[in-house]
Amino acid sequence: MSDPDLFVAHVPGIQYGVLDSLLGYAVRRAQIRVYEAFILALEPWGITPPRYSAMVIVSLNPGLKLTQLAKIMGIARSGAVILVDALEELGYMERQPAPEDRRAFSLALTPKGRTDLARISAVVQEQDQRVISGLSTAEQTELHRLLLKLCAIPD
Amino acid sequence: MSDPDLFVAHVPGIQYGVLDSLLGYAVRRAQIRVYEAFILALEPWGITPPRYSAMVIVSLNPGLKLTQLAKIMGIARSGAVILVDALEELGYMERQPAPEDRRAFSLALTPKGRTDLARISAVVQEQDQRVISGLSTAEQTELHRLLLKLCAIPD
DNA sequence: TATTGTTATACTCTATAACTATA
DNA sequence: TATAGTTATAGAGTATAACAATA
Repeated sequence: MSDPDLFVAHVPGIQYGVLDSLLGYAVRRAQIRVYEAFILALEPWGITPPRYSAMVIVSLNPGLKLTQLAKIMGIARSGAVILVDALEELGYMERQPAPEDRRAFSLALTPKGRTDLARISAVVQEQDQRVISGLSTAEQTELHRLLLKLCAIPD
Repeated sequence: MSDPDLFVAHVPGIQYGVLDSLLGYAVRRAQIRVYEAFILALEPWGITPPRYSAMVIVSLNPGLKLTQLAKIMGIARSGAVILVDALEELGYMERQPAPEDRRAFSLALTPKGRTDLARISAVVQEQDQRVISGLSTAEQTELHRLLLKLCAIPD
């Protein structure tokens, strides 16, 4: 009966030292925090964050090939195969023959995928809002801006 | 406040839809971004982010038991066993018999662990600084503050 | 030759559950 | 009975490398 509890940022009486000064550690903790409710809420659909991302991207960019999806998501092609396999098994996505290239498949959501994605997105947005509801609107906007700017800094 | 012309880690010509409005998605991307260089820099030591966190926490709170470490890190006890096994195999940490409880172990860094942790922390802080160097000092402070505030919001 | 999708394999991180030895 | 550590097992998520079919 191990119980991983919910992640707590700081256990009282414990020294965290340099971890407290690292922005990377704060980002990581925030990510865990934001994902917790998110993952729980999506469990009934068999959906995880990467699967959700793939569904959104394919829904808005129908006809994508697996290699393109992998590139967009920043993962290996073999990872895209596994992702699409899972979504296909859930009945949310399908491989359609690509007319212009017999090696490739065009990805598309199934009708069930389109219907459920709308409801899943509603839940996701609701959870996202709930988690950040302790920040003022200005703070939410500023946090989003700074996170995007962080990602935009070149190597 | 928001900067619509800010570069986003997007593949040109691809629609991201709702993902762009989710703070959780921005946090996730930022976390991946911050961890990239971090993971690469630590590879020579056999150290990963969770292993690094465990080393820092044990170094500052010597005598912790595995169950306490698991609780502090927000993972299951079985995960703490694997973590400590790996650090013990690397020669960085050791289980010492707990005088007051023959079931338990007191965790401590080895001399090598203490020496290497100082150098590892230097690299980690350097990478952390490098990644956020595109933000002004005020922006870095504000981002850190908002991330901590996000984690502090009760469920 | 190069590319597309696939498979095989491996590693990290995480989980739950059952076990042991103590408490 | 409860707790500390362990082991067994599983499942995501990721990677690299090799392969067949096609370009």
